[in-house]
Amino acid sequence: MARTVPDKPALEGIEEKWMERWESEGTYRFDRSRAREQIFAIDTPPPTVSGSLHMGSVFGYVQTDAIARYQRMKGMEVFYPMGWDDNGLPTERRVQNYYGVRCDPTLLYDPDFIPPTEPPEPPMSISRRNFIELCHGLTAEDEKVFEHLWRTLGLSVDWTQSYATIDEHCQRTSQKAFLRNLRRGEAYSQEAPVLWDVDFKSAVAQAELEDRERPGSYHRIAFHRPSGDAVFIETTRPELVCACVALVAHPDDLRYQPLFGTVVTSPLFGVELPVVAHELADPEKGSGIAMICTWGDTSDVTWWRELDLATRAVIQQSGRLREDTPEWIESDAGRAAYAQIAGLYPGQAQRKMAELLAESGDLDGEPRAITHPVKFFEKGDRPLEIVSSRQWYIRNGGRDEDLRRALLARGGEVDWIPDFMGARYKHWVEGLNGDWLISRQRFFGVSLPVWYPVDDQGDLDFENPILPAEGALPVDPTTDVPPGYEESQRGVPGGFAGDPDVMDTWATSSLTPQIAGHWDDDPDLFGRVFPMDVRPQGPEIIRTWLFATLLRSHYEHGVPPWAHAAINGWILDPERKKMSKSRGNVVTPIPLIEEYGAEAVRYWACNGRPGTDTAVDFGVMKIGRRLALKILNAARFALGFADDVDVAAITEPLDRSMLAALSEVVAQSTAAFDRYDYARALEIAEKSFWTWTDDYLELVKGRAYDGAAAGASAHAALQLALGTYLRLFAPFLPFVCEEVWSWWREGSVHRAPWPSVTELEAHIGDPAVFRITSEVLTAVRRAKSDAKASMAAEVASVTIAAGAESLALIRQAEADLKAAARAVEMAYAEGEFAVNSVLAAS
RNA sequence: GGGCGUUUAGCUCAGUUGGCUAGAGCACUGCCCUUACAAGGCAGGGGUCGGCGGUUCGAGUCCGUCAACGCCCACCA
Repeated sequence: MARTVPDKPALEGIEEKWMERWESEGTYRFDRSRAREQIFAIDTPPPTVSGSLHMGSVFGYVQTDAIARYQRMKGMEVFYPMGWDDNGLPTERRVQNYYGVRCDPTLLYDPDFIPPTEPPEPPMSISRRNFIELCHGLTAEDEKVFEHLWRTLGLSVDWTQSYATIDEHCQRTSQKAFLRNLRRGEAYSQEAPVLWDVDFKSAVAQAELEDRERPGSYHRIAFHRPSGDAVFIETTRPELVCACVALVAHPDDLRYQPLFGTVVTSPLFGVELPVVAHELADPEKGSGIAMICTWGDTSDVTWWRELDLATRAVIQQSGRLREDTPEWIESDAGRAAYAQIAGLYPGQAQRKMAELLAESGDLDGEPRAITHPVKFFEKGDRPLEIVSSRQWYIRNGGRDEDLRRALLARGGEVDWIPDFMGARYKHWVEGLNGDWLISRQRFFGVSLPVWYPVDDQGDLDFENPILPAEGALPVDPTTDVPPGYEESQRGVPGGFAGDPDVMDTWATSSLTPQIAGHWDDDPDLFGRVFPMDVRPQGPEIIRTWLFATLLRSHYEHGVPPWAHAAINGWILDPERKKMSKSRGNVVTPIPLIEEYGAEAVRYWACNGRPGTDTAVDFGVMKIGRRLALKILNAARFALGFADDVDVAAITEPLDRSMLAALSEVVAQSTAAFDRYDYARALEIAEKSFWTWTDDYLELVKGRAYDGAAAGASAHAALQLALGTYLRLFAPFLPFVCEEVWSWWREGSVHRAPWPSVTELEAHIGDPAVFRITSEVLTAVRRAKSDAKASMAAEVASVTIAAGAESLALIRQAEADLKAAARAVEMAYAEGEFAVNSVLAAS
């Protein structure tokens, strides 16, 4: 093939050029005709498209792409789909803010609705269907932005294999898997206390909680014994005295043992309460005796459940205390007291209660300010409350030791990269304290595919849900009618009611292997890609996405969903601080790509070791850019000679020595890649490449220009080495490697075979020749540098002292050494290694 | 309170199964327009590998312990 080596090679424009070429030529198109053993399947994380783009998004994806490219060159057919996680709360919230709208499911659909140009204040209420249409529209736009970023970064994704977690295929898969869980008894619904976000008016799951330090105050409050004696408790939630169901102390606590089994009355409300014992009560905390309310925190729930206490809930789903006076408050004084806090938010009620208790003399001293951790929904702004409601759950081992052990064993079947990440999974599973709550009282999500019969009294029969046939999926029970019913029977006695809830986004994204592999509608494909080879992802979603995926696969297929789980590190800002929107230190990738180029950003990402936290580092990006430029320029030199070179011409010892060193690099880089250590593979290739350009190219320059038979050896060796380096770098710097490859090779470097020791073995010699010759060259350069002379300065004589063996090696490259050193004469002496250079008089 | 990780030059990081005189880039110093590359190249200075103790012929690398930082978990009245 004729060569087309540009005079002034440049990086500018090559990203656009190859991005388009790869798409039009289908370079990364998946060939489904290959057998499972020849396929490398990646369970790509679907990014939350309504989230912000930041360097964390880039980091892991580029690392995965390097692995994908390596596997492809190794001859594997790479199944590399891309999904978008667009369903769920983040999208709803973005739509609410973007358009200034709120979903009101009681409103009717307006087919002519056009969103306001400016977000109105207060927000406009729109129907569920209109709201969902806005969600679809906006996520479609967001997905384009992400796709463009991925393409610009050169991800070798097969774009024909994309999905969005809200699309019909995902809905069908998600509902089908749920129905199977339900039929096997792995999913169930239950009325129970749940952690509730009062702003989003939805239940949240254990995995979505986070603690935040909040100010609070201890109130020391008197409860009263029949004798009139006071029993003091301390609480941060005096507003829940009205919801108190018992006092509790530790069974061994001598101070309170006499009280166990007796009754006390609550202050203000005069409600009679038992005093009970439970080892969870901490004698060291507060006064050592606590009030149990339904429910102020999760320990209340534990006590309530384990001690079988009464239910006296006062906090409603709105977050306010109930308006009517609870039936258990019977005294007139108590009813009058409650009237003063009815309908208030907890904070307001707390202040009022402090006043009332102070007036009645039941508050001992002033409230004492403290800071304490409070549970929040990770995306929420107000503390979670605990309310009773009916929700759907999937059993996850949190309440079942056998299942927990089985899931731990499944996790043990996965190869964790790096291996300590396996401990994070293990600890999460060991720490689960309840089943997985999957229902959400939201709108933009996959519907729970169930209806309930309505009995003659108009009550719903939750125990006997009506289920759709799998062939009818996806269904929306709020608009679709169950088999055997008519729309007119919706919500009437003797009819049916659709479940209004949607599933949590993880309930769908936990099925990404099944979704991408088309478990639902293409068993042939699924059989070729499942279980997948690798799940790459961030460490923060081990407890959600990774765990849930493993759980669903365990239930449905009885195997782990992938052989390897490759967990990337956390991304920190340039000051090594955690990036977050609130700190305003989020670094976005687009400007960096524009400034340094995609290859430079890729280089930075590939320098982050597996599982190691990595700071955004512009210096590293600059090095990446320089490496890419170096490849261009070195290639221009290496290809600047004869078109037709024959590898049989590689006869010079120095050339064969260089190739021997390169062969070792190939072996090491391959070994590193095989253990998913892409960063090491890059480092090894890079170190070798700089030696190649700095020393080898300089040593053979004279011979290469000379053009004699020895020149042909250099020409062929240069090209053989260049072709090898391009393939070693192709997983990291796909654009520049493809560009150079195209100068003199057919096809894409990304479909070229990964370099092997075998292909070089006929051309290698003693690696020591190149090594020691480089040392001598460095010594001569040092002499010139010390003499403040130009590297082009002539050297009258170079005297080399070394062992006899070394001298023999150096002599094999004497002509090259003399040319590179500009040495007139070269002399040798046996002895300790030393190089004495005498510069010619200028 | 429990667990995991990190701690190596001023900065950002490498150092595979213990064998080095401890490496790279940035920054710093000096030199060089040498026909691949001056948004480059060559050469150089700079570290008691967090502290203490141990195993070993030999430890940045293994063991113990302490400390600092980060992350995760915890029943936070």
